[in-house]
Amino acid sequence: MLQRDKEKLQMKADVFKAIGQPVRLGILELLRLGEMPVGLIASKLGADVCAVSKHLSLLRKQGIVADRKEGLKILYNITLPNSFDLFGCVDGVVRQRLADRADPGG
Amino acid sequence: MLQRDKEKLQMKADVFKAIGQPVRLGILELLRLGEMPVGLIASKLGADVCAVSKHLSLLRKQGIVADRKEGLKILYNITLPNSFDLFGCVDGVVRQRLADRADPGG
DNA sequence: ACAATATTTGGTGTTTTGAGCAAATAATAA
DNA sequence: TTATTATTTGCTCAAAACACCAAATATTGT
Repeated sequence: MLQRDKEKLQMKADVFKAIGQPVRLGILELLRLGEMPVGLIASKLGADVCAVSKHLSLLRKQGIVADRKEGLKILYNITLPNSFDLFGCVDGVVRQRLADRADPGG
Repeated sequence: MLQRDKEKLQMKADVFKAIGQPVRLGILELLRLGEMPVGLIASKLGADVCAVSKHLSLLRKQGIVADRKEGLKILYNITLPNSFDLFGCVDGVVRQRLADRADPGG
């Protein structure tokens, strides 16, 4: 495998990895409803503000969210294109798993 | 946030997390081409067979791949539905990031 | 049963991750 | 400037993830 391909693979994996953390996925699901500041996200998720802020900075670094200032607040918004496809697909996997768990015999 | 929602969030995050590791993402990209045994995957990726085997077992646990026996070999195949959407979306993010890197002025 | 091949599993050590607290930064109002 | 509100950053520590090597398991052929 070429070095260039490995780098690309790493970059793509980093995007999935960024999404693959419960707090961060929660953030993204909230942001799909509309832009909002850190404090609100934290209270809705029942999570620590500092933690949410750090997670947001990682998501921004991966190009998944962006922010804009408005007075004291910093409003975050999701930039990930086609997030409906992305999340819908994984929702499907989880639904299947839950169904299998309820009825293992198939 | 409800406990039930938290569990679902964790499950969904686990799926993304499973995909978000370079070796595992490499495995999935290969399996999109067709089913193949561990040894072949490992050699194509230039990775350790044991490592690939462990990664496959995690992917299977997450319901992302399945396997079937054929003689000495165990052929793996991807079960993730709409993987085209999923990977296409992240490809888009990475392409954007590479473009931004090449032309930061945008 | 024995050898050969394909794959999985166990143990170990290093690196990375994420939470929690305190301190720092930024913008607004008094 | 000082106080207040909103957010970010630095530090430390425990837990999780991964790679690596060796050993175990399973299947086929002799």
